[in-house]
Amino acid sequence: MSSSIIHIAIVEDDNEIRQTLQLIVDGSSGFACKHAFPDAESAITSIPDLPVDVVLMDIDLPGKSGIQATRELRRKCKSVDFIMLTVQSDDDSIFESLCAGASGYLLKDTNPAELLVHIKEVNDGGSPMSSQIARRIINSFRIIDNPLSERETEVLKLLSQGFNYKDVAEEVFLSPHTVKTHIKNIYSKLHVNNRAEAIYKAIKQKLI
Amino acid sequence: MSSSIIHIAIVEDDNEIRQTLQLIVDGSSGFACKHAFPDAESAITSIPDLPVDVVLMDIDLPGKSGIQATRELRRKCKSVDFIMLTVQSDDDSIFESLCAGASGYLLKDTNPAELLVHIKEVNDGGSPMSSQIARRIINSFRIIDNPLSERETEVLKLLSQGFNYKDVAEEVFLSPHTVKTHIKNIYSKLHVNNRAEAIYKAIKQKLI
DNA sequence: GTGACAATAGCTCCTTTGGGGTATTTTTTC
DNA sequence: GAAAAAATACCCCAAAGGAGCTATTGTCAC
Repeated sequence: MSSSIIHIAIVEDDNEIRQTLQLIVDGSSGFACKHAFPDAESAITSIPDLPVDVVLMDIDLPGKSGIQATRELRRKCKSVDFIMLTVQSDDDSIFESLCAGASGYLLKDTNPAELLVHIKEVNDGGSPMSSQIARRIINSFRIIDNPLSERETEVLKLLSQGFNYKDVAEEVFLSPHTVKTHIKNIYSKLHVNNRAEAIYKAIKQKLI
Repeated sequence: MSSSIIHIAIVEDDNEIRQTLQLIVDGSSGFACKHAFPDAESAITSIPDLPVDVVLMDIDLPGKSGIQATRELRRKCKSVDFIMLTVQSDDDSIFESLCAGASGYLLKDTNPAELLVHIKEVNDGGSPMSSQIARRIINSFRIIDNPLSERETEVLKLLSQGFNYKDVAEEVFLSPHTVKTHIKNIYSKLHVNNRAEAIYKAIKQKLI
């Protein structure tokens, strides 16, 4: 949809919240909300055929979760944006939602005026979230602590590109023996005993 | 610092912007800004000894970058929050800043009133960012597309834990030959030719 | 019902890897 | 200025890995 009115759909099991939300959104100028669903299943079957720009999705639904619904709907509706609107703010819910394709993540205590602003932001290509939610996401980027030396990190990065001893040695102008020593030290520092696990751990800890 | 006044430091090479920012922040009730630096080096030496709660950091500084300065200062000042305040909004700058330890990422066109709100948010444990910046971060969580079958994914996950052919075979009740075939197919699908690169690519593409 | 893909299993041959050592030099840190 | 950490280099050897093959079975879509 590219008209000036933003078309919203709501998926929320609590009747009162759903109806209140719909009234608020549909009653605001520039917004329309003609469709609201009490469960994931009905939303998944109906939304693909509706002219919807933004879906407000509750996570905790009876039966299929709002996260799963988002995952499935995104496959079919490439141009629809999803805002999770929920009471759950645990890390797992947040990251699963984002991986499922949600564009925004707001808590249910967001006030109506802000909610409308956020819907507009999503429609304009933004990703609104409360700054508390944002902090959790940002923290996931932080490096916990890096036991590797610069040289070791350099070697490990090359290994992750598929280089073998000899290739790495040539790349960094070292003897292959030295490269081997570095790798042994890397394994020892990361408490692993092969390349695969070293790379896995290094990435998970954001060392490379 | 835990007093009711939030103490700010500014690192910004443009004299006019730096002075204007300092005037705005220091002139607002609840905020104090007695320290402003034109480069990374002077900030790095001074800030650890100052009573600072939040640092506004420009990225593009002469000499050492604001990202590097953030990295170094965070090691010394565990309780200080950093907000990147910059014109650069490319993905690399954003992710490097977050990895370096920034808590917020705002563009320089943010208006003064909003800036103060955001400083407050950071100080309260939030992570303010424009919804455009947030979208980029969120997009980094998306799964692009998964060429691997379920079995292959399962095998690759085990490899990433450091399992060898035999271990994997025992774990999933298969012949080691079959495991080897799966691995070869994985390599072929991911266009790699060894374990290290396969795991690297798989993680980067969020396949495992 | 044919073609594509996934899952299974096997073979050979050669290269690479990782574990066990030892040892010197440079750089950093206290 | 001593101690610690990092970077450098080398040895042996058994185990693991990867390339290149073939082949059967089952499932799913068109």
